[in-house]
Amino acid sequence: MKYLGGVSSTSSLSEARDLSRQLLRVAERARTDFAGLAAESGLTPVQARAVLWLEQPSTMSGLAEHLACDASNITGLADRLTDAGLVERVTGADRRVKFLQLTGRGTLLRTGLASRVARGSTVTAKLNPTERRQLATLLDKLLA
Amino acid sequence: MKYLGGVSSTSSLSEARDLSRQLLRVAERARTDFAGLAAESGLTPVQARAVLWLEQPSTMSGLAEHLACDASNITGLADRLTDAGLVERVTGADRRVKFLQLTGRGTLLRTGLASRVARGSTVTAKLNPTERRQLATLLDKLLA
DNA sequence: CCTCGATGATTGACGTATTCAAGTAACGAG
DNA sequence: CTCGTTACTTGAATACGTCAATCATCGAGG
Repeated sequence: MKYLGGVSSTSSLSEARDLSRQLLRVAERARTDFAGLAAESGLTPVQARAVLWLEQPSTMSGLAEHLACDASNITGLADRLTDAGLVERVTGADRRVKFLQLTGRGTLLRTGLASRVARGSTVTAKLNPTERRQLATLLDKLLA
Repeated sequence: MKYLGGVSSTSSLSEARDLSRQLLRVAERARTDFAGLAAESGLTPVQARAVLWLEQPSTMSGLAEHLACDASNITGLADRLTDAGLVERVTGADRRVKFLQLTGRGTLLRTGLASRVARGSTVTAKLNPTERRQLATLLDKLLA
């Protein structure tokens, strides 16, 4: 027995480091899984995020904010989604703003994608209900 | 009182969906935080991951595997890191393989970056030790 | 009205990441 | 020594990402 209490106390720093790494690994895993799901729909991850976000029509700047990127990105992104027949630009009352709106195909694709994301690939499978609740609570605190 | 038991049972599906979303949000947050830390060192996220990985010298294909990308990426990545004076290519006994090795500057930069990552930006701050242990356990299961 | 600043989207220049296919160099077994 | 394999490089194509500049429109103050 070698000072177990001491060990647990001095290891708090490395525990913190490990936790960060773990979280980054999980994030990387989530990213990869998501990219895979997106690819099944023929989308890049960013395109998939855009489509998921467009449950309700959104202005281009609104989408830019959601994606946390420069507004000038959205032009090209919207172009590509439009070319793919998934969204269309709809001019609003203020003729400066353009709403992006899913087409019929876009809506179908979004539904399928959303349900596959909900199924959660890796995640939900590996935890039992109690653990899932615990995780939800902890993630909530992280996002607070 | 309207069948509370029923509610909790039927909500398991939407709970799963919410958990997936939450995890994606946390992943997104982790990604953003990491990108910020990388940028403080003048690196892109991928470059930062590479530098962190190079605590020990690694072959280019080894790095490709770690980054889960095509080997042809690494050439350009290594070029840019070399231009930045952070790594150098070292030819091994087998003259086909090239090891990437941090320079002095690279090592310094890696140390700083690693400690900032360890500090965990958002993460560690918001949880108490008990919660951190819980989270570590759950993340372990996710990664299993 | 009418001008003028602010706002929303677009464009163009540029850099990074990514993949795939093709090429080059070196190794090693037969 | 030859030939298949391995490790890296190259080149073409696409997506993202930023920033700066442009264009059209709106709305408010003369």
